[in-house]
Amino acid sequence: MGKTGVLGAFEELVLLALLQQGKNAYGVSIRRELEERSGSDVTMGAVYATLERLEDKRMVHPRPGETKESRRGRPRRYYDILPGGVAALEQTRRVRDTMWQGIELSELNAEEAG
Amino acid sequence: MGKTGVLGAFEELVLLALLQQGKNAYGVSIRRELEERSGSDVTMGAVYATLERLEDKRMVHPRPGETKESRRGRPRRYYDILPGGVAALEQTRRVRDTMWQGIELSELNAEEAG
DNA sequence: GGACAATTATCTACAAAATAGATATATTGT
DNA sequence: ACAATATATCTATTTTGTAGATAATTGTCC
Repeated sequence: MGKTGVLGAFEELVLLALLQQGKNAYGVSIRRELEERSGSDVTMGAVYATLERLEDKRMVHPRPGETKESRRGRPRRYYDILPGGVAALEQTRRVRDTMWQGIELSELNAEEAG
Repeated sequence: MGKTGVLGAFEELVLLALLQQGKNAYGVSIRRELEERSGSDVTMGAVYATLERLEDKRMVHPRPGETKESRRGRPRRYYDILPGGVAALEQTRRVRDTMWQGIELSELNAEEAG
Protein backbone atom coordinates (compact mmCIF):
# COMPACT_ATOMS: atom_id res chain seq x y z
CA MET A 1 0.00 0.00 0.00
CA GLY A 2 1.63 3.14 -1.20
CA LYS A 3 1.38 6.81 -0.50
CA THR A 4 -2.19 7.01 -1.67
CA GLY A 5 -3.18 4.65 1.11
CA VAL A 6 -4.80 2.45 -1.47
CA LEU A 7 -4.77 -1.32 -1.19
CA GLY A 8 -3.13 -3.47 -3.82
CA ALA A 9 -5.64 -4.85 -6.32
CA PHE A 10 -5.38 -8.39 -5.06
CA GLU A 11 -5.29 -7.39 -1.42
CA GLU A 12 -8.62 -5.72 -1.90
CA LEU A 13 -10.13 -8.80 -3.52
CA VAL A 14 -8.92 -11.01 -0.70
CA LEU A 15 -10.44 -8.74 1.94
CA LEU A 16 -13.72 -8.76 0.05
CA ALA A 17 -13.73 -12.53 -0.25
CA LEU A 18 -13.26 -12.63 3.49
CA LEU A 19 -16.23 -10.37 4.08
CA GLN A 20 -18.38 -12.40 1.72
CA GLN A 21 -17.81 -15.45 3.87
CA GLY A 22 -18.37 -13.91 7.26
CA LYS A 23 -16.75 -15.91 10.02
CA ASN A 24 -15.98 -18.92 7.86
CA ALA A 25 -13.21 -17.66 5.64
CA TYR A 26 -9.95 -19.56 5.49
CA GLY A 27 -7.28 -20.03 2.82
CA VAL A 28 -9.00 -22.57 0.65
CA SER A 29 -12.48 -21.06 0.86
CA ILE A 30 -11.12 -17.63 -0.01
CA ARG A 31 -9.37 -19.05 -3.00
CA ARG A 32 -12.57 -20.73 -4.12
CA GLU A 33 -14.57 -17.55 -3.72
CA LEU A 34 -12.08 -15.63 -5.84
CA GLU A 35 -11.97 -18.25 -8.55
CA GLU A 36 -15.72 -18.48 -8.79
CA ARG A 37 -16.31 -14.77 -8.94
CA SER A 38 -13.41 -13.86 -11.20
CA GLY A 39 -13.63 -16.87 -13.45
CA SER A 40 -9.86 -17.36 -13.39
CA ASP A 41 -7.37 -19.50 -11.53
CA VAL A 42 -5.93 -18.31 -8.26
CA THR A 43 -3.03 -20.08 -6.60
CA MET A 44 -2.71 -20.97 -2.95
CA GLY A 45 0.55 -19.09 -2.79
CA ALA A 46 -1.08 -15.88 -3.92
CA VAL A 47 -3.79 -16.11 -1.27
CA TYR A 48 -1.60 -17.04 1.65
CA ALA A 49 1.12 -14.54 0.85
CA THR A 50 -1.50 -11.82 0.72
CA LEU A 51 -3.16 -12.90 3.95
CA GLU A 52 0.19 -12.77 5.65
CA ARG A 53 0.84 -9.26 4.44
CA LEU A 54 -2.59 -8.14 5.56
CA GLU A 55 -1.87 -9.69 8.92
CA ASP A 56 1.39 -7.75 9.22
CA LYS A 57 -0.56 -4.60 8.52
CA ARG A 58 -3.15 -5.46 11.19
CA MET A 59 -5.98 -5.67 8.72
CA VAL A 60 -6.88 -9.26 9.39
CA HIS A 61 -6.39 -11.63 12.29
CA PRO A 62 -6.13 -15.41 12.21
CA ARG A 63 -8.23 -17.68 14.39
CA PRO A 64 -7.27 -21.37 14.65
CA GLY A 65 -9.99 -23.82 13.69
CA GLU A 66 -11.34 -26.12 16.37
CA THR A 67 -9.96 -29.64 16.46
CA LYS A 68 -13.43 -31.02 17.04
CA GLU A 69 -14.41 -29.90 13.58
CA SER A 70 -14.06 -33.62 12.94
CA ARG A 71 -12.92 -33.91 9.41
CA ARG A 72 -9.76 -34.93 7.71
CA GLY A 73 -6.85 -32.71 7.03
CA ARG A 74 -4.76 -30.09 8.63
CA PRO A 75 -6.63 -27.62 10.86
CA ARG A 76 -7.94 -24.51 9.22
CA ARG A 77 -6.83 -21.00 9.92
CA TYR A 78 -9.84 -18.74 9.80
CA TYR A 79 -9.38 -15.05 9.24
CA ASP A 80 -11.32 -12.17 10.72
CA ILE A 81 -11.17 -8.69 9.32
CA LEU A 82 -10.03 -5.94 11.68
CA PRO A 83 -11.12 -2.29 11.79
CA GLY A 84 -7.95 -1.36 9.92
CA GLY A 85 -9.01 -3.63 7.08
CA VAL A 86 -12.43 -2.06 6.85
CA ALA A 87 -10.88 1.40 6.89
CA ALA A 88 -8.47 0.48 4.11
CA LEU A 89 -11.34 -0.80 1.99
CA GLU A 90 -13.23 2.41 2.56
CA GLN A 91 -10.29 4.60 1.63
CA THR A 92 -9.49 2.50 -1.41
CA ARG A 93 -12.99 2.69 -2.70
CA ARG A 94 -13.33 6.36 -1.98
CA VAL A 95 -10.27 7.30 -4.01
CA ARG A 96 -11.16 5.04 -6.87
CA ASP A 97 -14.77 6.17 -7.06
CA THR A 98 -13.53 9.71 -7.27
CA MET A 99 -11.38 8.78 -10.23
CA TRP A 100 -14.25 7.01 -11.95
CA GLN A 101 -16.57 10.02 -11.63
CA GLY A 102 -18.22 10.78 -14.92
CA ILE A 103 -16.49 8.07 -16.92
CA GLU A 104 -18.68 5.88 -19.09
CA LEU A 105 -16.85 3.04 -20.75
CA SER A 106 -19.76 2.31 -23.03
CA GLU A 107 -19.34 5.73 -24.60
CA LEU A 108 -15.62 5.28 -24.89
CA ASN A 109 -15.82 2.24 -27.09
CA ALA A 110 -17.60 4.31 -29.69
CA GLU A 111 -15.67 7.51 -29.25
CA GLU A 112 -12.18 6.13 -29.41
CA ALA A 113 -11.78 6.40 -33.15
CA GLY A 114 -11.71 10.20 -32.79
CA MET B 1 -1.54 -7.75 -14.31
CA GLY B 2 -1.92 -11.24 -13.03
CA LYS B 3 -3.99 -14.24 -13.78
CA THR B 4 -7.22 -12.54 -12.92
CA GLY B 5 -6.61 -10.06 -15.73
CA VAL B 6 -7.05 -7.28 -13.21
CA LEU B 7 -5.00 -4.10 -13.41
CA GLY B 8 -2.69 -3.05 -10.62
CA ALA B 9 -4.27 -0.49 -8.30
CA PHE B 10 -2.10 2.37 -9.47
CA GLU B 11 -2.26 1.37 -13.12
CA GLU B 12 -6.01 1.69 -12.93
CA LEU B 13 -5.83 5.14 -11.38
CA VAL B 14 -3.45 6.36 -14.06
CA LEU B 15 -5.71 5.11 -16.85
CA LEU B 16 -8.64 6.84 -15.23
CA ALA B 17 -6.74 10.12 -14.87
CA LEU B 18 -6.01 9.85 -18.56
CA LEU B 19 -9.66 9.42 -19.41
CA GLN B 20 -10.65 12.32 -17.20
CA GLN B 21 -8.46 14.59 -19.25
CA GLY B 22 -9.46 13.47 -22.71
CA LYS B 23 -6.84 14.29 -25.29
CA ASN B 24 -4.82 16.55 -23.01
CA ALA B 25 -3.27 14.08 -20.61
CA TYR B 26 0.48 14.07 -20.16
CA GLY B 27 2.78 13.19 -17.29
CA VAL B 28 2.45 16.30 -15.21
CA SER B 29 -1.28 16.75 -15.72
CA ILE B 30 -1.91 13.14 -14.81
CA ARG B 31 0.08 13.56 -11.68
CA ARG B 32 -1.88 16.66 -10.76
CA GLU B 33 -5.19 14.92 -11.39
CA LEU B 34 -4.19 12.06 -9.12
CA GLU B 35 -2.98 14.32 -6.36
CA GLU B 36 -6.09 16.44 -6.40
CA ARG B 37 -8.49 13.53 -6.37
CA SER B 38 -6.64 11.33 -3.92
CA GLY B 39 -5.46 14.08 -1.63
CA SER B 40 -1.98 12.59 -1.39
CA ASP B 41 1.38 13.12 -3.01
CA VAL B 42 2.26 11.29 -6.18
CA THR B 43 5.78 11.33 -7.58
CA MET B 44 6.76 11.83 -11.19
CA GLY B 45 8.64 8.58 -11.12
CA ALA B 46 5.54 6.65 -10.17
CA VAL B 47 3.51 8.15 -13.00
CA TYR B 48 6.07 7.78 -15.75
CA ALA B 49 7.09 4.27 -14.79
CA THR B 50 3.47 3.24 -14.88
CA LEU B 51 2.82 4.93 -18.21
CA GLU B 52 5.78 3.11 -19.68
CA ARG B 53 4.46 -0.21 -18.48
CA LEU B 54 1.02 0.50 -19.85
CA GLU B 55 2.67 1.39 -23.12
CA ASP B 56 4.48 -1.95 -23.20
CA LYS B 57 1.15 -3.64 -22.72
CA ARG B 58 -0.43 -1.66 -25.55
CA MET B 59 -2.94 0.02 -23.31
CA VAL B 60 -1.82 3.56 -23.99
CA HIS B 61 0.04 5.27 -26.80
CA PRO B 62 2.18 8.40 -26.64
CA ARG B 63 1.71 11.37 -28.94
CA PRO B 64 4.41 14.06 -29.07
CA GLY B 65 3.26 17.59 -28.27
CA GLU B 66 3.45 20.16 -31.04
CA THR B 67 6.45 22.46 -31.03
CA LYS B 68 4.23 25.41 -31.75
CA GLU B 69 2.66 25.05 -28.35
CA SER B 70 4.85 28.05 -27.62
CA ARG B 71 5.59 27.84 -23.96
CA ARG B 72 8.57 27.11 -21.91
CA GLY B 73 9.93 23.75 -21.11
CA ARG B 74 10.53 20.42 -22.62
CA PRO B 75 7.89 19.19 -25.08
CA ARG B 76 5.04 17.22 -23.65
CA ARG B 77 4.24 13.64 -24.31
CA TYR B 78 0.49 13.22 -24.47
CA TYR B 79 -1.02 9.82 -23.94
CA ASP B 80 -4.05 8.29 -25.63
CA ILE B 81 -5.81 5.25 -24.27
CA LEU B 82 -6.03 2.24 -26.58
CA PRO B 83 -8.82 -0.32 -26.85
CA GLY B 84 -6.74 -2.70 -24.75
CA GLY B 85 -6.71 -0.15 -21.96
CA VAL B 86 -10.46 0.28 -22.04
CA ALA B 87 -10.92 -3.48 -22.02
CA ALA B 88 -8.62 -3.86 -19.03
CA LEU B 89 -10.58 -1.22 -17.14
CA GLU B 90 -13.80 -3.00 -17.94
CA GLN B 91 -12.51 -6.36 -16.80
CA THR B 92 -11.01 -4.89 -13.66
CA ARG B 93 -14.21 -3.20 -12.67
CA ARG B 94 -16.34 -6.19 -13.51
CA VAL B 95 -14.38 -8.54 -11.27
CA ARG B 96 -14.21 -6.07 -8.43
CA ASP B 97 -17.89 -5.17 -8.57
CA THR B 98 -18.68 -8.84 -8.36
CA MET B 99 -16.64 -9.11 -5.22
CA TRP B 100 -18.31 -6.07 -3.67
CA GLN B 101 -21.81 -7.46 -4.25
CA GLY B 102 -23.87 -7.20 -1.12
CA ILE B 103 -21.18 -5.74 1.09
CA GLU B 104 -22.07 -2.68 3.13
CA LEU B 105 -19.17 -1.15 4.99
CA SER B 106 -21.46 1.02 7.05
CA GLU B 107 -23.02 -2.07 8.58
CA LEU B 108 -19.62 -3.60 9.18
CA ASN B 109 -18.40 -0.86 11.43
CA ALA B 110 -21.22 -1.63 13.83
CA GLU B 111 -21.21 -5.38 13.47
CA GLU B 112 -17.51 -6.00 13.96
CA ALA B 113 -17.62 -6.36 17.70
CA GLY B 114 -19.55 -9.62 17.27
C1' DG C 1 24.33 34.97 -27.34
C1' DG C 2 24.67 33.55 -22.52
C1' DA C 3 22.72 33.02 -17.96
C1' DC C 4 18.71 31.78 -15.91
C1' DA C 5 13.94 30.23 -15.06
C1' DA C 6 10.36 27.12 -16.15
C1' DT C 7 8.47 22.79 -17.49
C1' DT C 8 8.74 18.32 -18.47
C1' DA C 9 10.78 13.80 -19.12
C1' DT C 10 14.07 10.22 -17.92
C1' DC C 11 17.13 7.50 -15.03
C1' DT C 12 18.59 4.65 -11.08
C1' DA C 13 17.93 2.08 -7.32
C1' DC C 14 14.89 0.04 -4.28
C1' DA C 15 10.58 -1.75 -1.83
C1' DA C 16 6.25 -3.93 -1.96
C1' DA C 17 2.86 -6.84 -4.16
C1' DA C 18 1.73 -10.69 -6.94
C1' DT C 19 2.50 -15.30 -8.93
C1' DA C 20 3.81 -20.05 -9.60
C1' DG C 21 5.00 -24.29 -8.21
C1' DA C 22 6.74 -27.32 -4.93
C1' DT C 23 6.80 -29.14 -0.36
C1' DA C 24 5.55 -29.88 4.42
C1' DT C 25 2.15 -30.55 8.18
C1' DA C 26 -1.74 -32.17 10.64
C1' DT C 27 -5.62 -34.96 10.85
C1' DT C 28 -8.85 -38.97 9.89
C1' DG C 29 -9.97 -43.46 8.24
C1' DT C 30 -8.49 -48.22 7.42
C1' DA D 1 1.45 -48.17 10.75
C1' DC D 2 -0.07 -46.40 6.51
C1' DA D 3 -2.78 -44.16 2.96
C1' DA D 4 -5.72 -40.47 1.91
C1' DT D 5 -7.13 -35.86 2.47
C1' DA D 6 -7.24 -31.07 3.39
C1' DT D 7 -4.72 -27.44 4.37
C1' DA D 8 -0.79 -24.49 5.22
C1' DT D 9 3.93 -23.02 4.32
C1' DC D 10 8.14 -22.26 1.75
C1' DT D 11 11.23 -20.65 -2.07
C1' DA D 12 12.17 -18.26 -5.94
C1' DT D 13 10.83 -15.05 -9.38
C1' DT D 14 8.36 -11.40 -11.83
C1' DT D 15 5.61 -7.44 -11.83
C1' DT D 16 4.13 -3.16 -9.75
C1' DG D 17 4.90 0.76 -7.10
C1' DT D 18 7.92 4.55 -4.85
C1' DA D 19 11.46 7.92 -4.10
C1' DG D 20 14.68 11.07 -5.35
C1' DA D 21 17.95 12.75 -8.43
C1' DT D 22 19.25 14.24 -12.97
C1' DA D 23 18.85 15.70 -17.69
C1' DA D 24 16.51 17.81 -21.77
C1' DT D 25 14.11 21.52 -24.07
C1' DT D 26 12.27 25.83 -24.57
C1' DG D 27 11.35 30.89 -23.41
C1' DT D 28 12.92 35.37 -21.20
C1' DC D 29 15.91 38.94 -20.01
C1' DC D 30 20.01 41.46 -20.35
